[in-house]
This record gives sequence, structure tokens and C-alpha cells, in this order.
Amino acid sequence: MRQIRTMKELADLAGVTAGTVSRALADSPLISPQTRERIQALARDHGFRLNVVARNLRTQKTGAIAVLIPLGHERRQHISDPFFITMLGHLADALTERGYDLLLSRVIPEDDGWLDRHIGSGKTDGILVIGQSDQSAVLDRVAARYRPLVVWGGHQAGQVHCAVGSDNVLGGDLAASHLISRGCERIAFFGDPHALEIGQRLEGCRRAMARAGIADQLTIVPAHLAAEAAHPDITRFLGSVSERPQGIVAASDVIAMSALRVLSELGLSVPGDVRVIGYDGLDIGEQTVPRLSTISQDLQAGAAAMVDLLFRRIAGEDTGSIILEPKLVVRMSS
Amino acid sequence: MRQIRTMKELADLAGVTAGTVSRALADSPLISPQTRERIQALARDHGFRLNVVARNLRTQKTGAIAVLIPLGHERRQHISDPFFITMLGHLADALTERGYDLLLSRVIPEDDGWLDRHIGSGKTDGILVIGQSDQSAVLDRVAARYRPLVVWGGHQAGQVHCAVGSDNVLGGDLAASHLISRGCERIAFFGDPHALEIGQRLEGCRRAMARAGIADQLTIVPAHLAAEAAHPDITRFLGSVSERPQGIVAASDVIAMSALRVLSELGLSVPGDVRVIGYDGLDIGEQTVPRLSTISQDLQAGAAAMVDLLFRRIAGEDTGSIILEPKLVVRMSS
DNA sequence: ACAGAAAATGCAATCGATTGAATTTTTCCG
DNA sequence: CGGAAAAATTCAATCGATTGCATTTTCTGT
Repeated sequence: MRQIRTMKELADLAGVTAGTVSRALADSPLISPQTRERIQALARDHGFRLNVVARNLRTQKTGAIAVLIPLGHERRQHISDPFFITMLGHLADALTERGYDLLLSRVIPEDDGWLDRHIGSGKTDGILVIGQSDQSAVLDRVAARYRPLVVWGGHQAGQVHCAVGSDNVLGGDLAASHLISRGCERIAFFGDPHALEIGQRLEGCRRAMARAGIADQLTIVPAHLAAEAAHPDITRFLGSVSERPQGIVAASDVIAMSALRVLSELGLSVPGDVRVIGYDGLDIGEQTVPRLSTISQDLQAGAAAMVDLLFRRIAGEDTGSIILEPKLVVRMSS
Repeated sequence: MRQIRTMKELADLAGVTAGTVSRALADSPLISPQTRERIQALARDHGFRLNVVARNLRTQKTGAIAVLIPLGHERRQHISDPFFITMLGHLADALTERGYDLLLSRVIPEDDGWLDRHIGSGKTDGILVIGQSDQSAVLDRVAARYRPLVVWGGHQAGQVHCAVGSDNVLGGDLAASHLISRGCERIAFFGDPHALEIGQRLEGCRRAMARAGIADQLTIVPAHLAAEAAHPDITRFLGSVSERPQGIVAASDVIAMSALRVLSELGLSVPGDVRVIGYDGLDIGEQTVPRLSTISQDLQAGAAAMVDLLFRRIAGEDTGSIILEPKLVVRMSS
């Protein structure tokens, strides 16, 4: 039994034409039940798989969605960053459920054309971008004429591109309020506010402290996002500061983990000497010692929302952004 | 300036035929330098992107590699497992470097056809599989007739499919020997030896202990691979055991992290009361408290090797498996 | 048994780029 | 300046599946 590679071959075998085979395999009602059954059996027996590339060309669809990870402001941030990865996993699940493939691309934006290069190549039916990095302008420009594009990240006034993210200001507020309610007054914020989302979290932090009348007790430590890079930043700060903070709001769980480690190295107890709260709600927060309190973003719902919006945009609908509500998760570190 | 979508349109604009445009854009020496330059400029000015799907159909290549993650023996293991993810990141980097796309698929093998379904669909030029799970037989069957397939995982006698992995027996030996050299006698192995790679690690562990004359001091705790699932397994064991082990060899870093957490919850110090060593060499091991000693697999080199083998197989070469040497990394937990 | 409707299948263009072979244009040299 | 060789370009088939339209086959009801 020789291998059948094309519909033409299968058609010859069945004594029909390729068109009939195509319809039979697609369960078209135009084909009689008998021949349909016969052809499908034949296809099964000969292990026939239709050529998806040819179909894509003809139908002008690809059945694939690109997930792009721009590494703009943080070259050292690797694709294996736990946040990216968690997001990626959820997106993979959501897309798989809809029968779509996921084309992964790590992008280092060297010019403004990285997005355009993906569009128009016809490789995917739509694009999901994880994180705006420092490419908001590019995203806005492209979004103005290319619909099927959804971004994970912050939302700000005047933003053109469709984004899904959590309310970062509220999240920062929750984090700081929580520490304050536990008695903290001197609070340090670990994270580089230069990035949009992180800036918003800091803003929320400020808001909560102002409300408590301790706005002047806030220190900002622009720690790096990647764990290896954040460690020295944090060590430097905690080692040199005269008045140790009572509470630390980290801009991400990864930064919080670095903080936990540095504190342990300095012989300080958490939450005894210093209280720590992270941001993201990643699973690894469950595995730290002590288990990490955090602001949880429900990335699974976020991923589902991104995919949902994307498909509605592919269908032609014009959707707005979605802002999810962050939730305070109190574990052992605060 | 209207949008140019096809080579035909661009050709009309330039007053030549599509064939010429195709060659000009491909820097073919058949085309005169002037026209080539002119056409390339035109393409650039009009933002022309050729249709990759059409080219793929014609050239019978796709420029994409599939990465499949079979979740056979561990349904609860999520794609966001740190090991998968780290591997995926390195593979993405290695493939990006060669200009290939990465098509990600999470597979739950419900029948034996999951691999065949990917092959022949023509969507990718080759397949990388992360982990054999319990699908060794399927992999062997397919590998017998489909060349461009490389698997991350263990290697055993009679194996047909091409695999890249580390010497698990040696790794297990290294881990146990290290603990023994630190004075441990009662040693517990955390992990389910039912899976090929883990069984081999246990074997190495046994070998080292036999050499030290303490073969009878080994306890096996078949902990789950996923962190959430491993935690209760470990708690149950450490809570009930009469003679607490002095050393723990964990079959993965994730399991080791769960162990660290349980030990901390029980008020035991690491490495004071119990020494712990993991397996994999993941980055997160740097962030635990205390920092995790481990058997490092150099996943980056492993990923590079997988990609290298895959491309050699795509080129028609018939390659053998590769076994990497694991390395002992001593940090603070042992 | 037969017109006419309905059902099933065949035919052929199409998606957009690539490439071997054919053809036209240019170059070069005696 | 003629003519062969070299260079540049065009022509047309091809990759494999999809689909509107044309055609053939199979049912109806009378």
C-alpha cells in the first residue's frame, strides 16, 4: 500500500476527482453519504494528511496566531522569564482549544519595522504581543491599520492599540495599603518606573501612602526586571540604606523573590524584620520561603480575554481594551 | 501610493514580470544589478512583503519547526512547568538564530496518532519533542520512517529515535556522592522512578550508595513532578517518617523547591538538619532560600544540540543520539 | 415511460511565488 | 559590421487544495 500524498492521488484511487475528495473530507453535504464514507475510509487507511500549506494559500487563512515578545527596554530579560512563560502557557492553552497553532517569536526591536515584518508575511491570522516594552508608539502606529492585534500590558489615555491588562494603579494601591495595615510606615518600591505598567503600580503605591499621610516615607529603588540583574541592585540598596524599610513593594514576583533572597542573606527575617509583597501572582510564589504575598493578576483570565478579543477582531469587530481587577493574595511574606 | 500585495503587482509597476521580481528580491545573479536595485527599492518604498505561504507551497519548505510537549504520564503537569519553559526558551533562541519560526503545540496523547497528525500536515520542516513521557513506543515507530525528529530525554538500549539528554545515571551518582561526602547516610530519593529519566537518576543514586556501603539506607518517595502535587506527597513522608533522612536527592529542581518549603514549614533548617540537592540546574534554583544545590544539565547546550541534530537530519544526514555530561553545582542547600 | 427537479460529481480557475527552459537583448571580437 | 557568446528577461508549468459553475446521474410524480 503506497503512501498517498495528495488529493489527486487519493481521487485517482477512488475513481473520482480531487474536488470530490476535497468535499468528501470536509463533510460537504454536496457529496453522497456513500462516497463520502468510502473516501474518508480510503484516506484513513492510507494515512492521508492534506497539505495545510496549500489549503492556507487557497483559503487565505493560516490557522496560526503569532505570539511576539518584544525585548526592548530589557535586553537581558530572557524569554524564560517566569512571567512570559506563564502567560505563554495560558495563551497556548487558549489557542489550542480553538484549534489554532501558536507561532512563537522573540523580538529584539532594532528598528520600527519588526511588527510590520510579521504582518503581511501572511504567516499568521493575528498577533498577540506580550508586554509593550518601550514600543508603544510602534504598536499604536500599526494598530491604526491592522486589526487583529491584541497586546498584554497597560492602558493609558490616547492609546490606540487594544490591550488587556490589570488595573496597575489599583494593584499598587492594594499592595501598599496592605503593608500599611500591617503597620509599615517606611516603604520601598522595587522596580523601574520607566516602564509603563510599573510606573502605574508606583502611582498606586503613592496614592495609598498619601491617603495614610506617609507619602514622604516612600523610597524608589529602580531594580532590574530580570532576577539575576535585580539581585545586585537590591543588595546595594539594602546594604547601604540607613533606615531599613519596614515594607517592600516589588514590581514583580521575580523581583520579590530576589528581595527575599537578599534579606535572607543579610540575616533579616521575613515578615518579622521586613514585610514583602510581590506582583503578578505567579505559581512560583507558592514555592518560596516564606510563601510570597502578592497582587494576583489572574493571567489565565487575561490570556483568555486576549484570545477572545483577538478572534472578535479577526471577525471584523472593533473591540476596546479590557482592564482586569487585581486581587490581593496574602501568604506568609507579609 | 497604493499598497502592493503581490509580486505581479510589483512587476507591473516596474514594467517587468513576476519571475524577474522574484529573482531580483532573491538577489539572483541572473538579474542585472540595475533592475535588481530598482525593484528592491520599489519593494521597500511600497512596503511589499511577499506571501510566505505561497512560497512555502512552491518550495515545499515552511521555515518553521514544531515543538511538541506530550503530557502523557502527568496530566496535571502544565506547559508552564519551569523545566519545559526553560527548554522552550533556549529552543526559541536557537531556532530564531537560524531564522526559523517555532510552532508550539501542547499535546495530550489520547491515541497513537498525535505525532503522525503533525507530520504530513506539511506545517513544519521538522519536529522537536520535549520529553518522552510515556510515548517512547510512538516515537520509535514514527522515527523509523520520519527523519527530522529529535527528542529531549533519556536514552536506552534499542531506542530508535534520536534523543538528546544528559547521563542520568551519572547525574544521580553525582548527587548522592555529594551528599555522602557531606556526611549523609540516610538518604531519601524524591521522584517517581516510573518515568525513564527519573528511574535512571535513581539507579545512579543506588550505585553511589552501594559504593559507600550504605545501599540499605535509601528510601524512595514517588513524589509527583508538578510542584502543587508534590507538596502533599512530601509533607506526608517527612511528617510520618520515624528516622528523618539526612539528605534528600530530588528528581527535579521543582520537587526540590517543594521539599525546601516543606522542611521550612516543619521548622527544619537546610542544610543544617537536612541537606537537599535538586536536578536540572534551572535559574529559579538561584532564587530559593537557601539557594539550591543541583545537578545541572546545561539546557542551553542541550537545546543547541537538538537544533543542530535536527538540521543535520533535515539535510538528510543520519545522526545518533547525544548524551551530555551533567555537572554538580554546589550552592547553599547542601 | 418521461419531463423536470434534485442530487452528485466533474471541470477549471484560483491563491502567489518559484524555476527550468525559451526567448530576447546586449556585448564583444575579428 | 556580422555573428556567436553572454547576459537579461519572459514564459509557462508547478506546488496542492478549494470552490463557483457546468454537467451528468438519480429520483420524483404522473
